[in-house]
Amino acid sequence: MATISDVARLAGVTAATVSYVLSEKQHISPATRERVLSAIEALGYRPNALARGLKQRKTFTIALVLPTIANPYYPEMAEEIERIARQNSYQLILCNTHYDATIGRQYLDSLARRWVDGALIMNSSMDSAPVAAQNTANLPIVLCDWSIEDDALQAFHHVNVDFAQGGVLAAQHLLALGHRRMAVIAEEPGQTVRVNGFRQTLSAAGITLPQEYVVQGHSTLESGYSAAHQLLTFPAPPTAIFATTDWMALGAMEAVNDAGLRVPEDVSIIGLDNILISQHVRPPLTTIAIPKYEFAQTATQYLLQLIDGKKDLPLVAMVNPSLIERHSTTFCRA
Amino acid sequence: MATISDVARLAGVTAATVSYVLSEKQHISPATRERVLSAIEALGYRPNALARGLKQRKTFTIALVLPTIANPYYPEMAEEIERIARQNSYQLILCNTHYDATIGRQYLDSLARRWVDGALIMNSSMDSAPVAAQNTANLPIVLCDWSIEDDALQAFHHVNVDFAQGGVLAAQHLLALGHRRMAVIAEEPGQTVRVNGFRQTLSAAGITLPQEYVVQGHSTLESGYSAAHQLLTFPAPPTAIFATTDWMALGAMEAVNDAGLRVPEDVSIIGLDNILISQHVRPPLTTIAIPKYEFAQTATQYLLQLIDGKKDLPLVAMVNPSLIERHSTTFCRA
DNA sequence: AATTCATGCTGGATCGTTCAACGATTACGG
DNA sequence: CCGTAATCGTTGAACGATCCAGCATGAATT
Repeated sequence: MATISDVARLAGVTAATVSYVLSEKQHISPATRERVLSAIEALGYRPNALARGLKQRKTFTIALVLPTIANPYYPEMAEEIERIARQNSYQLILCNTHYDATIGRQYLDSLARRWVDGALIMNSSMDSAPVAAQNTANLPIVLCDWSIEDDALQAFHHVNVDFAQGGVLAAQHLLALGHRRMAVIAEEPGQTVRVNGFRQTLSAAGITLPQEYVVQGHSTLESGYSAAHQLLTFPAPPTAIFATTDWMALGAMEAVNDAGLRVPEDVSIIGLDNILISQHVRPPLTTIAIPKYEFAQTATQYLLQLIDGKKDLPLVAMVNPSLIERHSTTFCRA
Repeated sequence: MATISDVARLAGVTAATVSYVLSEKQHISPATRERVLSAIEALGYRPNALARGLKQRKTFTIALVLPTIANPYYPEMAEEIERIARQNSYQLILCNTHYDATIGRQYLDSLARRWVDGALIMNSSMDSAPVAAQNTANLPIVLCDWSIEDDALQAFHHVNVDFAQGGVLAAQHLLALGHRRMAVIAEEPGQTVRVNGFRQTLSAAGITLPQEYVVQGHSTLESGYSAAHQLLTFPAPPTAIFATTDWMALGAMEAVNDAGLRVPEDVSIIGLDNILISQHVRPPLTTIAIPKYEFAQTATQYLLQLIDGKKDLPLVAMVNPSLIERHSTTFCRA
């Protein structure tokens, strides 16, 4: 691979001149410019991003840290993030932590060594300590959906979905359908905010959500299945279930079917996410949609602005979920 | 961020010594070593990967080029690739080309500038010209599932799923169930190999596959839907449909349902991929499974070996699909 | 003719690291 | 007592770019 000096030699100028031709930071006479450009062409010269990065202290690389891209909640967002990054000539490093804090820590370390320009860190991909440590290293970081209450994280920029509102919408929908005995499948503490929004709306309507009707899931379809399975064994099983992720809701639907019951006639199910597949299952899943593109855009733009040194950004940006009525919920018949 | 010279100064040695302590390429006395290590500790020194990469001509970065991570076929593979990369201390750059050859070209260019150590390029993420051009640039590349017959690509390493065999397995399964009037939904030319395996197996059984029963899809669920919809309007609709991707098969199932028919009683449907969701839809999808983990492992190991300069690797590695019987196919009742 | 000024390019330091070559010191055997 | 070798660390030149400061050159001004 040709270097800048090769080009300079061929064009009969110095490396500095070539650099200026390329960056247009200094005026170069048309004649010289022409010679340089044709030398570049002749040698097939491509500037070395490493050398450039070393000198400019900027790599045009950002990292996306998430628990696992195999969870269908992330790919669409990842794609959008990558698209925006690319349009701003950044490249994306994908980091799956597999919910393992150690891997998360290692990744943040490698990223710092690589001088990535910034990082987008998704909820539950890692714990807060290593993130907080980066604060001093002044690596621009945008935290996505971090509901963790940690003072060390106060200084960071957050982009959140208004999950409390998501819980509210789910509750309002089920209440409007006449449900009174409802259950929740959630992964706590990460999704406690969603549960709270749900619970408070029920309370306001004079309905309490007993603790045993809130069962723990683990972000997998299988965990949604077993949670629902468990709920159905109750003496008074719920007439409606709010699963805090679509993926778990899908598992719940499967459990209801396997129990010989029907969705939505016997049990209404509402999810939260609106992943691609949800509209294609039978029955199509009613869900609270996260505006994924808007979210990805907001987060990425935020990060890019931080990288560009913009200082007066509000610390927290919020994006609003919305109800999507499909066919997995219906009037309470109990 | 502290540099190696800061460490050297604090430890009272030169930068080279620090480098040797870290790389262990030269013997350093325990005493000095100790001083250096504690200086590193004290300053929180982390070697700069850019500077190191520049000097060593090695970045410990590989690229994964695919059409779009939003297609559920890829995330699981991407995760596995990333896992293996990480275990070998490589990082992964994610490149979505959105089926756009121009973006593919641009990506390959940026990757070359960045001195990535190698690239994994998925089928249909780009055309062959820019790849061929990299041949001279001797960037290690592994082509995954490139069925394109292009002499310029002969010199590259390929890792393929034996898709012809996938077509054979699908055909054998449907034949064994007694189906005679079958249809195919495929995205050609990318998936012609699958169709050929299917067709030849039918031929061997004395059954021809009329050209109008092979309808074009486009890797989206929606395209599977409309293809199946079209097939059902035929005077003699097929009793079984082979969709060359699960994603399209799912769309086909939806179309059959919307037409007031039942899967599998009225129409059997078999897919190819075995994406995560397939076992969770109603009915669970019978499919030809691609051994994704094995595939990802093979491809990644291949690439890492190429990067390490291994020369005697076979040019083509093949991975075998297998039939997974679930409930979207059954005996022909026509 | 002397001075100023803009233009256009060069020299060389710099970014943070690696590594071949070298020099200083000590140890040991004959 | 000296030659040889081993040990330990240093020097300085890369790697491939960027960019500040400065030097010619020639035109314009005084």
